Amino acid sequence: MGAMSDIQPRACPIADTLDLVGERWSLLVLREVFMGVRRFADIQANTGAPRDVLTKRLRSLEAGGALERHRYLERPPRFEYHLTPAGQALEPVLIGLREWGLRYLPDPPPAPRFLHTCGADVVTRVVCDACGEPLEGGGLVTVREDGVTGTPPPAARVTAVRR
Amino acid sequence: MGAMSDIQPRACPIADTLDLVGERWSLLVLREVFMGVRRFADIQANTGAPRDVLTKRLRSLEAGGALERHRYLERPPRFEYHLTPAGQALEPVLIGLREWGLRYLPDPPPAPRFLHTCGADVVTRVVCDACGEPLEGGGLVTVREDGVTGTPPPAARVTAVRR
DNA sequence: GTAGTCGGTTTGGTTTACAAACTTACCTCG
DNA sequence: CGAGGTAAGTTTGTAAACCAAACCGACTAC
Repeated sequence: MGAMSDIQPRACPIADTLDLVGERWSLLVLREVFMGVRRFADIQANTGAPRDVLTKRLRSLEAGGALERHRYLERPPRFEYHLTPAGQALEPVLIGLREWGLRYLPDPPPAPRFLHTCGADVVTRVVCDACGEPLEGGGLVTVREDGVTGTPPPAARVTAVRR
Repeated sequence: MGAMSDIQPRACPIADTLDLVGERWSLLVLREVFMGVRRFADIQANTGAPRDVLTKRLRSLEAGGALERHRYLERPPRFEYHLTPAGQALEPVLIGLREWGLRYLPDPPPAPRFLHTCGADVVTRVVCDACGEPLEGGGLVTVREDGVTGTPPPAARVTAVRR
């Protein structure tokens, strides 16, 4: 069992999204633009990315539709980077990473805040799309395209190689 | 100002979290474990990660507290990987990436589903922690530690070549 | 005219990724 | 018994990516 037809990596939007934003520095570049930093030199300084790599990331984020490159000065050519609506839609990912770090890193660094206009921090919630109920640890089941469920008890497979 | 104390990259839990889960394959490994795939060979097949890299990623995810390595057979030694509570807490990140892909990729692939026990898909929502109001596009302000706000109008800076 | 800014590109060395083959230790089948 | 398979890696050699630093062109400020 197992090697029936599973020779290819799984087709999945998580993987495809990571092709766009999963390379090193990409999400940190987006973090900066979210925070209002829009120029090459500032993004470079705040992320620490090497300049040539930063150039590549900015180009691929632009090509992927997350950023737009705007010329703010004709001669010499100077540019600013802005979020597209698609880029803004990556906010939950950034917030999720931020929250995880604050909660689970051994020594969380000072955190830039993402605030609602009312003054409080924004947070991610994973909720059921239908009933709106939040998931906290339990209540989650993953399903692959083939219909096999994921999260339930590990008992069945544990003894699959004898005992 | 500017070059006063801004020589270092920004201290930020997003960056620190990405040190743990931001390398190539790491989040796909977690995706698999979320979906109930727990063994080396299966994770390798479903992600497509090279075997040696997968070994390194599993070790660093374990060291980072997201996974636990569990021996299910003494001789020969065989292992399964399980999510820790910290690992489970990365769920919003995965869901966020999945949703973004489904919505913004030109040709979204068939998506493994993450279901609530009631049968509906789970989704991420970024909400205000205080008033619970969801953010949709607007209503967001980012604040850096130094108090400078991020998202407001880009008008002021556009012609600013000073400094 | 000297220095500095900005948004890169170029250069050369180091690190990492990658595919494929190999290893160890079992188990199953005929 | 011996051949083949499985599982979780490790080893090997090569290709790609990353990185720091230097360089560049077109300006501006002094």
